[in-house]
Amino acid sequence: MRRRRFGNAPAGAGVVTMSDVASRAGVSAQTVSRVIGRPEMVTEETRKRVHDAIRELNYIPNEAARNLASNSSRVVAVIIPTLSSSAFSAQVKATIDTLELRGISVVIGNSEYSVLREEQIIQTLLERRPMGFILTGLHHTPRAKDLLRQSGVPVVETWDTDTAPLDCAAGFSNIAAGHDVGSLLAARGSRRIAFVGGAAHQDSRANGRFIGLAKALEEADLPPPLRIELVLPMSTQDGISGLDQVMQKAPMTDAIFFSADSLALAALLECNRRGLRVPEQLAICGFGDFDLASLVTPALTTVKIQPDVMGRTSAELLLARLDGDDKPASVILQHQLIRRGSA
Amino acid sequence: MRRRRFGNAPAGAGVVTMSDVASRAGVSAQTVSRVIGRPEMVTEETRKRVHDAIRELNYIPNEAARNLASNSSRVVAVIIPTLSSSAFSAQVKATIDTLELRGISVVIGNSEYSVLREEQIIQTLLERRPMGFILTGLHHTPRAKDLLRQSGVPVVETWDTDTAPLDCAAGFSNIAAGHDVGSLLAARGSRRIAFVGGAAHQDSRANGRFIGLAKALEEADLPPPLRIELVLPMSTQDGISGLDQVMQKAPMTDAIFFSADSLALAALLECNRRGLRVPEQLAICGFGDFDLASLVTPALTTVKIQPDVMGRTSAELLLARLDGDDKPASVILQHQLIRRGSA
DNA sequence: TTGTACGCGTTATCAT
DNA sequence: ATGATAACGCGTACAA
Repeated sequence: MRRRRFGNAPAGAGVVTMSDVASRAGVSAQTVSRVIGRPEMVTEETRKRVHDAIRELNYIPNEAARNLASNSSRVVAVIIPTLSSSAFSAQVKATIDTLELRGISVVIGNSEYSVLREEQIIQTLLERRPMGFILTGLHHTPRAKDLLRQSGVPVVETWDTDTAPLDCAAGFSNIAAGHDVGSLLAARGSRRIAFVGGAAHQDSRANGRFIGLAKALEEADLPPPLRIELVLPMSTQDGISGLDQVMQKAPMTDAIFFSADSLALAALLECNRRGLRVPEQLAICGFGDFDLASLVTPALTTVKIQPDVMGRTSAELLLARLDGDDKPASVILQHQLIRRGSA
Repeated sequence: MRRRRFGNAPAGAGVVTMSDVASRAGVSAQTVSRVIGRPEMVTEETRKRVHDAIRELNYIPNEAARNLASNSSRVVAVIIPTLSSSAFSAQVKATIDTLELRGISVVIGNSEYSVLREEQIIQTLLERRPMGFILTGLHHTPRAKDLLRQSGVPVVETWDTDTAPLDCAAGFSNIAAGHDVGSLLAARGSRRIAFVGGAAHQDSRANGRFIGLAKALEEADLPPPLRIELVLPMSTQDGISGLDQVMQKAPMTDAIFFSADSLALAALLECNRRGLRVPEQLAICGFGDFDLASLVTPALTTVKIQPDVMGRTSAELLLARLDGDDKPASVILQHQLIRRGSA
């Protein structure tokens, strides 16, 4: 009863197996496997015969069988808060591009800024026995950490290096970045400063930036920043809502640090529209250095963080671990304060 | 020799198998399988015992074994030109969210706007025996089409409905959208119109928009549009370069249709900076209705296309096919011309 | 360099 | 409602 067909697999898929190729080429299945996996172990002559058979039969290896037999999956799991943010999508793209060179594919999970959803996604993705996880941030549920530890999968955390990673991290210091912004605002003469960003319990990275900002203001003997917390996920329009909330609660505010350029750009454009002069009446600083940041008028002062480098580096760190490096050093990427016209 | 460990799988991963759970619960492996896959076939009593055993042993099913035995993968392959475009990432996010509800994960491929790379990615991803493919556009290499046909995998194509789909499509008419823009520009009195967008051989969707534009201008007895083709992938800054090229080749141009809002926004902001009055001296129309389109001054006239709906719909179409609908009807999503201040 | 034997962990089938 | 048995397609280990 060969050629049994179960499941919802399309007819015709996977019909041709390795042993079909083997018979056709007049070799054993094992030789076919070698031609595919370690061609150098096979004579050029037989290699050619096998390749011909593969082509003639349109053979396509079955990754599931490969995974089961080799106990290794060629899949890496990446969990980010959301794909609808240019920073995260740039990061993921770089990760995909880096891992693709090694024949590894990426499965993405969106946590929607919830550590509980993250935990659930980890559990589900663990069924695919991924070679590793790339997570966002350093904060996870205890159960999520347990799951990861027990499974023994390498983990790389991104976007934050302000506390200890589970395993290793490729990120930057949000506190230092926020501190830089605070120092700049203080130095330029702003005195009543506000912070607009994602809620602390949802976005610990934004929280880090706030902490850094607050510290810098304290060091400059300025009053602590007003903080407006936005519920995630947030839209660009929320930048305007943040601006309004600030102006309502503290009309004397003379500078706002937004935790993302999308918000800052929306607010800046709205100020232009309302005739509120930036930076004279209100200084604005963003975070992320989005494409349009340098093009608006006044150009947006912001912090550049290179999410693509983070995506590539996190993938490389994972590959290093898979290649035997038991404890690769975390990589702290440098952020860069880019001063333009808005602050 | 049980507990053999091969491959690069982390120690401890997958150590607990279904039969371990079975012994612990005092049932057969098959019953454990049923508890996981079709709980309703099992007594509440045994179900509880099995669940307890699962929890006590921290059992995590092995998806590869499941795939091999059931001949079905719970994976859908999505190929897009690039993830670094808010439209594509919004689409992919919606696809992931939709399929996740059915326990299906998504593997992403970036074609970098090359049908050859797309072909190569299709071949690689086919090894995972995906339940279906979601592709961008209707143009693929002959070999890519062969691979898909032979594998028998359902295919949904997105972003274009102007020619016949391989299987079914969830998209919109680029020609109609371009035509709407052309009609608007003609009606508002623009006479020397240019088009700036991705090169035709790389981006057949942008090409469709150009064709529609040209047709509308012809119908309005206007001269054919100047066309500036940008090499993909393009950055936001290329909007400025497109603007410059237009002004150099045809200084009398009084309207530009950009194939993406990112380009249009960059150009519009640059016009503001240069003191070129929009729309009086130069009308600008974008495509995509990005977040900031309504916030710039003047607000950007553009075409709205709802990539998230396309992502969800394409996933639903695929699910319909998997649920037995042999030939689900393609879905033509309506684009919407949004007239604002810039044209 | 190539072939043989076996096991990977699960689901499908069929029997009870 | 539950169990026994046989695949699923491939890689590993070892023999030739």
